[in-house]
Amino acid sequence: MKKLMDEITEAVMEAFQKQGYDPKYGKVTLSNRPDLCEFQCNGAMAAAKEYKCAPFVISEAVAEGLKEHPLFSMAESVKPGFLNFKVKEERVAEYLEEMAKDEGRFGCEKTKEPKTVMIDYGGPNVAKPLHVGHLRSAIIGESVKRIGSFLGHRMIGDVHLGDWGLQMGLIITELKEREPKLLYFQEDYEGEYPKEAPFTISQLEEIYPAASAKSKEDAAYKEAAMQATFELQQGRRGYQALLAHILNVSVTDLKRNYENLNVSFELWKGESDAQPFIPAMVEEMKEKGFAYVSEGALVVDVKEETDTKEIPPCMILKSDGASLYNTTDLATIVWRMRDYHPDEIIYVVDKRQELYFTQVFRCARKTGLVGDNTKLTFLGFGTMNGKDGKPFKTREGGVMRLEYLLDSIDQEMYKKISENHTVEEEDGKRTAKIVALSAVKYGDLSNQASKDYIFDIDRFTSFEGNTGPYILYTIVRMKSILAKYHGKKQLPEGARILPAHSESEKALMLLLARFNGAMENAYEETAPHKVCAYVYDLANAFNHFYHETRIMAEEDAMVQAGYIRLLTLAKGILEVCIDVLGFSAPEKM
RNA sequence: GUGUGUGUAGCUCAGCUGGAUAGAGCACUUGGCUACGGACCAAGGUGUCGGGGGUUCGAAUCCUCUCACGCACGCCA
Repeated sequence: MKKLMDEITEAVMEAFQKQGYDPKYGKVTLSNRPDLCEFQCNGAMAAAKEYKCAPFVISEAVAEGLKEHPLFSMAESVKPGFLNFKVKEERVAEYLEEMAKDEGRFGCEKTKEPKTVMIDYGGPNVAKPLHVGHLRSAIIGESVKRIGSFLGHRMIGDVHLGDWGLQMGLIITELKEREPKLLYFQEDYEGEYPKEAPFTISQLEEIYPAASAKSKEDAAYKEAAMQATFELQQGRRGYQALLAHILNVSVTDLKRNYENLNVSFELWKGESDAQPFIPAMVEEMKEKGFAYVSEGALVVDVKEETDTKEIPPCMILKSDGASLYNTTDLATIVWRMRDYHPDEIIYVVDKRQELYFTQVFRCARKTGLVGDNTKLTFLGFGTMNGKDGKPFKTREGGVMRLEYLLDSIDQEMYKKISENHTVEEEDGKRTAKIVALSAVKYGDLSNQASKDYIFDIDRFTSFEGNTGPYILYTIVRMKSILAKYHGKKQLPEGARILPAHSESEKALMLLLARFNGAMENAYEETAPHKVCAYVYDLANAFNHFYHETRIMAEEDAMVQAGYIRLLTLAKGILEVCIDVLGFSAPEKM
């Protein structure tokens, strides 16, 4: 469906043209003076320059030309040269009725040019539990992915596991020290290895930090770990089998954790998947003359003339010949291009890695790993801070496990719910989980991704103000009314959304009409927080309308049916929005 | 040092492709419970938009200088 705003803009542009002015001045925006009008156009003031006349002359002429226009109930010219408009109630109602019929999409069309977009988010490490540092990437990435999918793009989420390097050697070494008799360590063994892993996830999570600590104090131990890493990478059978176990156990656990966050990935690829592509890639970079040796390391220059600062070269191999993060990331681009031909790859990463990624992106482009048709996007996010404004830590000062954080919020929410209601424990806990997730996600997404933000449990879990629970509460309330209505009667024949009966209803209707524009805008700017802002406005407008309109007590059956259709539409839109944000509403709360 | 980001109400944040009186929420004060879910709604006050200068009919928004804080700057990821 064409956006209502576009329809209005076109009408105004036409009016400019008819009066002999360039139509480009007819751009209409939302009014910032809702007391005066619903939409405004400031073009007359800009046009005054070009036509060397008073802006008021232009705005008067344009307003005059729109007086009889079927779209507007008001079109007037004010003071220096503002053009103020109100849209006819009938037109808005018609528009909404059309939206309502377009179930599930509500007038937001899928794009005519679907793109393949890979989105790299998550980035958890194998054998290590998720911690709060992983939260933002997961939440933001998931939402960006969902917004894109809703608009019809082919979005492919890749978790990009940290499953390569010394950490694996460390685990193997520690395991060997503890249980040297395991089959995996017998070099001459040629038979099958057991299907069961010789450890559980909790053992794994204990083994890794223990090994890491030892290696820092014990040089021989570290040497052994490096040797194990090397042998693993050379393909030693027993170690490969162990790696498979480590991956398997970890990924199973990670999946469970991400599921709790309502986050899922299309691909569970890791750094190790990129390794096979490294040798040929490096060779080609050398052959084509891009890579050269500097200070012992193999690098590719990525400076550009327009740079205002020094951009260090992108390092491909360390001076000892080993690969590093850059190498892996570049090689990852190789298989992504080969297997998926994405139009864009979005990296949802801590913003502190920005310089690093500009190096990688430039290098990938310069060496021809990606063509001009593929966009590489860095979506950097800020730090999640505690109430003191410093990075979020446990009381002891350590990194908090994500699971513990979420648990504590679930509990907090359960407490609040059971204080307000008498609920069955199981029911209440399930609801608490749903509401708690909305609190965490909305709390995060309602801030601009690139900024640091303060994670304040009390604020996020509040049912008042701009919070997830408030949004859910509004939806649950809608559900409750609809259930009540449909429990008693059916919509009469010919029921449709009627022209607004009140100011608050009109405001709600105009907001609903903005849905397609809000969604497209959020995608274009990769800005989930714009969806949040829209959702919040909508919830407020609804509550306002709800408060002064007796829906169930309405005597005119058609008017009542119109309200019900309006409510159904509002609920539908809110649900789509929160789905795209990555959470959902319960039936009751 | 270079680059970059941030600085808006007591607190947490929008607004930043220039427009009319700078907006929300929390907190605070007051009012509305014979409740379509009051976990709500309504009303009220709060600002040197870090500071100076400039461009413009018009600046929180653009330019410039400056202050404060954060972050990043080849062999970590």
